Amino acid sequence: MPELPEVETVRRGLDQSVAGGQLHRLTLARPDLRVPFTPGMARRLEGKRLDSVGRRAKYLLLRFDSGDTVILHLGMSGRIRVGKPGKISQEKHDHAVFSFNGAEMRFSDPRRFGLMVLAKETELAEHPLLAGIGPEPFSDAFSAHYLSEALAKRRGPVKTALLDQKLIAGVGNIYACEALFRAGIHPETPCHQTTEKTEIIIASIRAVLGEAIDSGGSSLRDYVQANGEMGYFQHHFRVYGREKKPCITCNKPIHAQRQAGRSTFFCPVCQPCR
DNA sequence: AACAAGACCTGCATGC
DNA sequence: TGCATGCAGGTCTTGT
Repeated sequence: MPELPEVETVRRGLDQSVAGGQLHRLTLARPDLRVPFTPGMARRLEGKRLDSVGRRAKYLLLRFDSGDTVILHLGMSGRIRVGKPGKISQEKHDHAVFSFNGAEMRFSDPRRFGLMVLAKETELAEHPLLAGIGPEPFSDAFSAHYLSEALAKRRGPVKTALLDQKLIAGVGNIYACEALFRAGIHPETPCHQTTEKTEIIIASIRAVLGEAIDSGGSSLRDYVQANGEMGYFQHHFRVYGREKKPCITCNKPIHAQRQAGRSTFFCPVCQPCR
């Protein structure tokens, strides 16, 4: 479900609504997410203040004043809702309820691809979930030089590479398709043939992610912002989910195909091979 | 090392 | 109406 823009939107919502508050209770409805989160871990956090909410790739980082950090991933179907205690509807797949004074935050995830784990702030950088992740797309480290070197080593299709979190953090299926459309690059182009185009690839990724964040993310099935509002970037998709619909640039039909088990959408005219 | 495919789950839309 | 099928924002593991 959520890619970088959705996670970042949720992060901003949480940083405004619950950060700074003291966690007085953490209730676990069912611990069997991808990784178990134990009652002992919950007790360790109770009474602590949530200092800030950060993000790395698609992971939310809930930093507590005790030096503990909850690493939270929304998986495909995860949602976080915040509201006044008792005012948020309970849902079947609510896995964790964070109770603050005056605010309650519920983490639900029907498919349970998401996770919550506890880590020491000082060990975050080396944490197995985070250690191998590539540069954030808006960081200086995500440079034309870096990307050229990385793409030159690969033979596989460029679209699949953009989904690799080791190469770049936070891009998922929707925004990989959208970025390549903006760059005018066919998704099957072998990586090593795109090394001259890294400037436009980077600019396209930043543009689409930035616009999506400004729109509060994309709401398809599950995703809503922490305050319950919908994102609306889905109305700005140029290729994703638009199979057989006219390309907004050339009017020819958008194609769909599978790449590495994921749906890819592109315009064969505006995104020629190479 | 890079890559593809399968596995992990539930819910929903579609078609018979 | 019911049932089977396929698909969905992700990532981890396995095998080539």
